[in-house]
Amino acid sequence: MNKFKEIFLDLEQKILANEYPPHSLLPSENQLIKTYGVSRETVRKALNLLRDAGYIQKKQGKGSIVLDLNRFDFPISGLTSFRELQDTQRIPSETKVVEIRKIAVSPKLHETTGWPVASEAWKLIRQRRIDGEVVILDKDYLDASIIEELPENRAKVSIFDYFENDLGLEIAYAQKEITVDPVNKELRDLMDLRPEDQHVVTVRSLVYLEDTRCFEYTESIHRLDKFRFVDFARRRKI
Amino acid sequence: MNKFKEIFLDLEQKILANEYPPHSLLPSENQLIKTYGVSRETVRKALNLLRDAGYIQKKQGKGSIVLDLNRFDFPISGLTSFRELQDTQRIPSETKVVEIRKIAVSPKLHETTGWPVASEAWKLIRQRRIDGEVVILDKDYLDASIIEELPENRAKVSIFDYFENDLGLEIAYAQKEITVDPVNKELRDLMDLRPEDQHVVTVRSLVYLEDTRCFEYTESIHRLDKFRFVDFARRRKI
DNA sequence: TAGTGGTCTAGACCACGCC
DNA sequence: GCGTGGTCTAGACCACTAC
Repeated sequence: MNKFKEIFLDLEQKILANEYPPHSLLPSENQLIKTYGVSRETVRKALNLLRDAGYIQKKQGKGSIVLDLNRFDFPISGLTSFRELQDTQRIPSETKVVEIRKIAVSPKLHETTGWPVASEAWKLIRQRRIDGEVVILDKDYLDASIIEELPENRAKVSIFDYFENDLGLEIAYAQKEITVDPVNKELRDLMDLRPEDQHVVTVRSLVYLEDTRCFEYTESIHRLDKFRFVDFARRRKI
Repeated sequence: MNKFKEIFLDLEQKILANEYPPHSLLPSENQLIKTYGVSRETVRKALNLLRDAGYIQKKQGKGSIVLDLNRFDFPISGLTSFRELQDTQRIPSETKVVEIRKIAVSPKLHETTGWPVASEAWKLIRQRRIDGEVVILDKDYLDASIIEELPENRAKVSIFDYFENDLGLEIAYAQKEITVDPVNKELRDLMDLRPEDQHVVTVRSLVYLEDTRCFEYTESIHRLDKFRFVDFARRRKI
């Protein structure tokens, strides 16, 4: 474990434990240098991680102010997977694999992912049930030249877990798009929509590895009333 | 201007000009040190900015790979304001100020923003018209102890511009939430909704200054068919 | 083995806030 | 004036990639 990561985790845990409550100041960089016995740049790296994660706001001449953001809000999509969401929010839920098989890449899927037409891909469809109702439908397409095996029992839990821990893949970044789309017959069959539901929220994600290969395309389809996306964003100036 | 910002801007411009096309490598850190005559940490700061902005992916032992992301996609909400969106996407559009006045902070607004009940706030409602139709309605609430004057002709263009350039406020970060909400009579009156529209997309944002004061709460309400949110996200490991 | 990026150090000077 | 964070330097060692 790197030094700056250890310092980050230690400070994060202290913030979450209210040892450094909101609106208070963290110890100064000079104090942290002494506390952890490291150089200033190492302390600053840890503080920048805290800043990027939305824990603190740094102010020249003053110090690092602890922020007061709802840490119970979570993006329901994107790189934070359904399983993480469920673990953190303790929402009783259930996943059913509807379809899991290899397909040949269609021209349309090629358009989106860049994978060669007719090459192999996994198609995975899962129903996400909360309080007994299917309110999320996840459709995943995976590059079969990267993901050779896809055991159903792993798909039932979290495929990200499987990719990172079992296959050793390094997931690096993703592009996401959120739109509202009309309901079609397939969705009515696979989801517990109410008669008045004419639309669903669709979160489309392209997920990339460290070597910039795109290995996954996902459509996560949410019932309108169950959709919520929250985000923390910093002003990018320059 | 800081050295690392200059290097960032120079490399960004070269990437956008296709001097470093997608999938190619940037010059190595050692080469950039010589090119710009700076130390390695300064080069690395510039490269990290490019990474965070989604321009490159760095790989140990290999180099900085230029990514190929659609730079024409924009978050339609949040810290990127409507005016920036419009400038960049060249969508012919028009803004009409419906309401601009000072109000007393209600208990409900206090709940959201933390501003003292009965203190003064600006209420600003604007219609955003695209292709002749009001498809976005922006409701802004501003702390009047921070924003003392709010000229209507500035509100018509971009209030962020006014805050940053005229008032010298430093906008630091924001919390955003996206949900889908039922339509009510007020929205039917103020927006060009179609008869079948039963819902709208609401983007709620709390915007904060460098000193962690919350100075703005915004509800940006979008017609379903005109809403699109895109994002670039890095996997946060640790 | 040579070259790449990742981490870490010890020091310098500057800009800002607060008293 | 003192302490704070912001920028920058010169150098070290390590881990990874490619050949």
